[in-house]
Amino acid sequence: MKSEIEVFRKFIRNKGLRKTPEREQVVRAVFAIHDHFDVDELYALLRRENEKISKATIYRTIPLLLESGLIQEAYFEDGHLHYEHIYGHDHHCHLRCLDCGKVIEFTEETVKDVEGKVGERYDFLVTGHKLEVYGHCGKCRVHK
Amino acid sequence: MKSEIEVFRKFIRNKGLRKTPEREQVVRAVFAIHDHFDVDELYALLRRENEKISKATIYRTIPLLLESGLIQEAYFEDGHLHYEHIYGHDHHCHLRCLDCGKVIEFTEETVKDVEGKVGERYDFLVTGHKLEVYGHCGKCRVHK
DNA sequence: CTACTGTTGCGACTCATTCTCAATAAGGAT
DNA sequence: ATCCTTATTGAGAATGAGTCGCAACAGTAG
Repeated sequence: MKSEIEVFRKFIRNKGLRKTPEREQVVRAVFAIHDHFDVDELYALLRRENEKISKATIYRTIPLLLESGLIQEAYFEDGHLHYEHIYGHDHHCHLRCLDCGKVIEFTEETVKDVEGKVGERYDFLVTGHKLEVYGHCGKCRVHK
Repeated sequence: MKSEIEVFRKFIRNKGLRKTPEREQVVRAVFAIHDHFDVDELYALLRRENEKISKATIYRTIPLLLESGLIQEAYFEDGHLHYEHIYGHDHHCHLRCLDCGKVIEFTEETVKDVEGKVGERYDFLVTGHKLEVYGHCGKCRVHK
């Protein structure tokens, strides 16, 4: 399997865009975070490493990462979007506690079937889905 | 079944909040729109009816509607959240075209089963879910 | 190496949402 | 019905995420 940076380079080339160190640093940072992330976290990580990449460039790189299939939007919280890398990972869904905000990842095959059924029913070429299940975790139920 | 305004009044009373005409106008407006909506649309609708309710009040009412279970977040698009009323409606999921942005609602029972399974597996009291399936609709595939 | 043009960084800008605060008005107590 | 306390409202200022314009810079094709 190709590394994420190879996938990215191929994507960039196919789109006729330019390979730049800034973009590649962003890709590296994204895959260095093994969790959900937002733009500020990427920026902080890069600054910690003394990479001087502007936030604008990060914002400009995000759509490329989305389009190349390396990352996807995970959820909207605290007034901004959070992402996660998906390349090289099994697809997973999120289980969120409405009280403490904890997010658990889980995998569930049956959702794949839904994709197929729905795509056929409405003549869609389905490329993915996002399932978020929410409720109250055990800990938070006890504290009431 | 209780009307949405009754549900809202009960919620307000239980929370020790005050029943105000502004809040009730917002509830009315929300249920007058039979589709997804955002804050601007609510505001425009109320203005058209010559209700002079400030946007701040609408923003302050949204969390109450969410907490009372009358509405839920539907999706994030164009830089802001969109909502939909859910009280009195069967639960449904969204199928979105990544090209033209069209959103189709569909119902799918099997997702309910996922809720149960996952809730048990992680000791969650599951209260709901949000499933968005995306891809490319027939029309947009032709136009390429 | 050169020329062309895409990309970057910076700061200014936009726009959604929240906050501040004075004026208003629920709602319980009298 | 009136008073009093305090939640709520409206208006505009403030915040903060994300975008844009532009001049300097740097890939890449030839």
